[in-house]
Amino acid sequence: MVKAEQSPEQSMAAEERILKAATTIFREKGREGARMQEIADAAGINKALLHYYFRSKDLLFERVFIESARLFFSRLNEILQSERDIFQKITQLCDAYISLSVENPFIPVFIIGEMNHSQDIFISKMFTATQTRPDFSIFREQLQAAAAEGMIRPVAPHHLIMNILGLCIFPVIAKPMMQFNMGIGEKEFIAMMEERKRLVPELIISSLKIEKK
Amino acid sequence: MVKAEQSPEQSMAAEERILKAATTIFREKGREGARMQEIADAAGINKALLHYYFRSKDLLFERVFIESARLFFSRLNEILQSERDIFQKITQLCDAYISLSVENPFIPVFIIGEMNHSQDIFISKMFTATQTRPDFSIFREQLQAAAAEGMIRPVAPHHLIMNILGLCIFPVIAKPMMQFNMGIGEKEFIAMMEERKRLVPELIISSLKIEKK
DNA sequence: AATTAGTTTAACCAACCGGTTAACAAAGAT
DNA sequence: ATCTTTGTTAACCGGTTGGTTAAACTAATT
Repeated sequence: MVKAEQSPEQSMAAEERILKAATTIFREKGREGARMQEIADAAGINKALLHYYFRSKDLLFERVFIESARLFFSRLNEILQSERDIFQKITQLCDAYISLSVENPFIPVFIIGEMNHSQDIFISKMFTATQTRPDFSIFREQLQAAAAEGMIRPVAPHHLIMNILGLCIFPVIAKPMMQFNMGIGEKEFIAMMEERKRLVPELIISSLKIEKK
Repeated sequence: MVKAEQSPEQSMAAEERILKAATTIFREKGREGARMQEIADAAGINKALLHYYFRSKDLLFERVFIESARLFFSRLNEILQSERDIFQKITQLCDAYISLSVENPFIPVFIIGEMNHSQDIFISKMFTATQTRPDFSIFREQLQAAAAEGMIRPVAPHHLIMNILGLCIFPVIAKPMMQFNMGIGEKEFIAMMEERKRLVPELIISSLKIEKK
């Protein structure tokens, strides 16, 4: 029987080292760019051990991708389904996704890049595997309720979500381009993203408020 | 002498067929994912001919990348440096980038993906080669002037540019994700992007206007 | 001490991939 | 007509890559 989960500490350490190395390298270089030998070297073990623990490159990649996707989407659902009102949720979403993207800049690039290179079947398989399919139902109801009460102007929820994600995540994705043609370094970029934690919710929320002329 | 540009029609056709095939495949699968044999097959020629016209995979890729980047950024400068006022420019930018991204959805993914997998040196080399480095100077002055006149509230130009690009381009980049978890097909997606041609400029411009309480 | 099951490695392999070679066809140039 | 240049191909090459194998090494179990 091959039950890696119940094995002694050392082997757990090996498996974890592999997974950690694979995560780093896959995120950096993508599925095609990553080499199994490179992962093995980074984990400090023999290449054959990769296949002992994770049968193939595809399976190892799948594992890494699923965990990345889970990390990235779990916060989304947590916030969307909390008890807060829409304005608080918007602020939290922006804060969470800017922090997440700045701290792990490779993740959004990785997820988006691989999704665009994969077949749709793979994508749906991924989402069901992660069990982190975003659920907007509560948020959507909140928006409709607020609009009905006249608190905000009516908006299409998917546009709102896309606006938030685009404003928070795009700068990180386009970072190399932005850094180059704005001529800014790492510190200035982080400072700018910190500013956006305030600017983006402000922009979104002000667009929801009913204009008083 | 090897001057492919001045060769007869048939060879031009071959060279163009290669370039067209390479463009399609590189954009779809990325630099690492693309295979020279696949490009040759798609162009309907022998693999050796690829190396005859474009010495190596790297050079072929560079060519494709530069032309993609040029296509993508040339519109940006055209609009930024025109004679229009800032509001017209913002509307034009949104319209242009949504159209461009919807018509060629692979291009933004391609450019951003490859930029994130490349070294900074490569990126600056690319930008100088394309001769399409975005120039915000005029736009920046216009913004300052408008703010000084009290027409708009003062804003940081780079935040504004990032907002516009993020709102227009992100949905296309995240399309497979969005399509899946919103459960929409191709036609609905295009319709949604068409809506955004109106929504995004509205959002941006309203955020610039000085609030009247 | 022998057995057993899990872990780790060196060596190996077939397929693949980017690139080369040499021969050949086509078309001007002389 | 033949010689040179350019376009095109089949076959090949060396290195790399994902993956395998069989044996060695551990560490509990008996």
